[in-house]
Amino acid sequence: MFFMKELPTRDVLDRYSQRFAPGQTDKIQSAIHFMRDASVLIRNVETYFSGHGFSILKFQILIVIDRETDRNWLTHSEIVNKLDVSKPVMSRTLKSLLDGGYLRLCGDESDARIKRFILTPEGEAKLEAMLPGYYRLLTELPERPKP
Amino acid sequence: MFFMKELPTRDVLDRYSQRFAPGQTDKIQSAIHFMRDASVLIRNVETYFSGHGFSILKFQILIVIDRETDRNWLTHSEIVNKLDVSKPVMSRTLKSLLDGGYLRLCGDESDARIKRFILTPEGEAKLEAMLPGYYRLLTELPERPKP
DNA sequence: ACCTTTATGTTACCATGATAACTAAAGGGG
DNA sequence: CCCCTTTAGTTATCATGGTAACATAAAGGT
Repeated sequence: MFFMKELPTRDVLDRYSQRFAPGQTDKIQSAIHFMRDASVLIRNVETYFSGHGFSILKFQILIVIDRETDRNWLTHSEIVNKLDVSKPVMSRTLKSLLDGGYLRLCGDESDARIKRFILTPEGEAKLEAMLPGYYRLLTELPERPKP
Repeated sequence: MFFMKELPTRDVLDRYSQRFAPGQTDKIQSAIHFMRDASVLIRNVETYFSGHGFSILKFQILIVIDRETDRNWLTHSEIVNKLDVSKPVMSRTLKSLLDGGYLRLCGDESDARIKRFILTPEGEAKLEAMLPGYYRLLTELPERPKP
């Protein structure tokens, strides 16, 4: 959780807004609700994947490899760039997915530094198992039009 | 970060949606954008407080105590209930705020288990220092109407 | 060829979140 | 009064995020 459960009441919010963002109480309230809604959604998604013994990041790693159309692998740094997680966290998480049998490695002949990660059949099966529930979670969300 | 930087392209999304949420590609896309936007906002807020040597949670603890109107303290479990963080995390974070001089303790005469946490002048000053930038971050957000 | 720079990952360490199991105090029958 | 349950908070352990500093391989200018 990154945002509070009990939001400030309107009058408390007014008191702070007067001092720091005069006349913008509505905007502040909308931002605060946005963060709270996102917080709740993230927790739901985390709980869902945790029920599969996975984290959000692990799921995302499998899916970004799966959604490649022209090849069946991605390198460490390609995944880092797509997911915007730090390199050390990616190393650790990839290692855990290798150990779990969801990914396998394939070296690059022309560059000894590069590690290509490929979904194993177990990895594909895990994705298949998690995707329906994930999409159900997302479709159950209220619509949220972009401004 | 909890959500990917590089979102799926429309055709990739269509491919998955066909299988798991037929005819709801728009809904899925809107949910995915919501998560990504929230992810970016959280990171901005985290970075902002981190520049003050604080975490989001530490800020929230100070502010929920400050916004009490009828008294100047909250107990451990009251803060837990308002912020929805686990008790051990709250213990650790409160200890760190005590050590930093932002909070002080006041026991309850009638119940030896209860710990009341009160803002010190340093805690109040810290809040005053962080609030304007925090409100600026929130007002800079695009409007996000609730459905 | 050689030396510097850049790119790819890893190691070491720390911050912040969670759960399970615990201690200690209060409350509430009998 | 004593025992049992409930409430308040802590300890121990783990999962998952980050940054800094490093090793190693490739690339590129001279």
